[in-house]
Amino acid sequence: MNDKFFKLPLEKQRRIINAAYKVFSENSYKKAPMSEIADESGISKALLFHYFTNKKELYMYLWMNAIEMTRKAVTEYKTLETDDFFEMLKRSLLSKCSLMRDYPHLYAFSLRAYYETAPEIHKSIQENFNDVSKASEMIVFEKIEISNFRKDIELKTMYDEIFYAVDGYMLKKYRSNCIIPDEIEKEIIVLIDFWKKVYTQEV
Amino acid sequence: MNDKFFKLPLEKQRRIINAAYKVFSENSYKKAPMSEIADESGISKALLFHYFTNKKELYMYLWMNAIEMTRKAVTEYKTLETDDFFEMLKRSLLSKCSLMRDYPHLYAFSLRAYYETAPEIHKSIQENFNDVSKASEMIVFEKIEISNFRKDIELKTMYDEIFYAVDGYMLKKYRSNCIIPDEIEKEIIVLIDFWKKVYTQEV
DNA sequence: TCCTTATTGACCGTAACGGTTAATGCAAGT
DNA sequence: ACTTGCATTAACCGTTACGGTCAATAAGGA
Repeated sequence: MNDKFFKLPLEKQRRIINAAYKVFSENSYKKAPMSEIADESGISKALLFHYFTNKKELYMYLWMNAIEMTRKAVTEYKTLETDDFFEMLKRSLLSKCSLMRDYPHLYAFSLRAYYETAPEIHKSIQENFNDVSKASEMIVFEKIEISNFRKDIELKTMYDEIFYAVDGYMLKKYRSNCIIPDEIEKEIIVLIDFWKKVYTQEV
Repeated sequence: MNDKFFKLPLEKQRRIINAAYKVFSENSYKKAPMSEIADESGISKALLFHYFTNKKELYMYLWMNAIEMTRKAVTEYKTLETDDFFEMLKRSLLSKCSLMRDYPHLYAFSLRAYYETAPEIHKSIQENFNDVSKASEMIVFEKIEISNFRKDIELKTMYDEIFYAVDGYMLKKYRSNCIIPDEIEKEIIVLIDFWKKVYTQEV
């Protein structure tokens, strides 16, 4: 990894990183070509290899960057500083929307990276991830105030269901190539309001 | 397309088709290699090309087969012969589970094929699909009895949300390489019961 | 002008691709 | 045992794509 990369204008850094996120989110590690990343970011392949010594290094940088940016966004939105489940959910998802404005394909990349099977990558990733994800689920269930929920539903099922839906929703957006943060933000809010009504309001 | 393919033992046909569904569901059309399909199904690449004259033909056969099999399964489960939304949903999803027993990756293939961008493929697919999908959504909303639902929720949002969740659920199963029809069937039923309770029962 | 740095076109060796073909194996019929 | 006919494949072909390198060029500042 060449330090000169960080001395580039920020916008150019973003262009390169986003091209990489895009290509790696659309293909498996093995079938994601460096040349495609270079083309997509408007620089030559040689220059890309000038900044990142090889493919794996670029990939691992993206992975670390994704974790770090996500963590930062979650913190900025004070995601964990509430005991209202739906408020927390909203902050969590809106923080990801804000991230999406700078890095449209980071979310899709993260979703895919965790299941990457290429042996060179696999190990380094999974270790790193289990910490983050498992921990966050536990924190949620420790912190939230559950007395507001309908008494007749299984909270774990609700939790799973909501995250299935979020992933399914994002999947559709990515597949149809429709990453418009403003629109997604609105639709996400509609969904959250819907969930809140359904899961708390006792008609 | 060589007629001899259909004279093969059914199990061998399935092995080939499933290998193809798998490889095409994991990669974009362009990056899905025929050699990988051959290896996965335990036959030589030459033989694969003996049955299917070229890659596109194989892909289009898979697509047509997916549509036909899905239609058949939906019919067998009498999916549309009820006006209860959740019963219809259950039949629809269980029919897909049964399909999954014979063709584990057909679902993932269909999900991806619709958004395939390779120009040779794109056109032939989309035409064919709009009929099926749009029509089915309309049929559902015409047929179902809506008086049982909670009055305070937006049915379209509910409908979308459910299908996001199903896709997200299946995505996770595929990504983690966990296609176990029995298990999926059970979990799907849990989800449907959950939805039914939440969306109809006025606590 | 010169020097330094940013950037690239062209290149390398290798591997993978879609698709073909000539040669095998192999079973049934004589 | 020999032949016929089909199922199956190893080996091959021409082309493209890949990760990665390097010498050459462009750009910018002193």
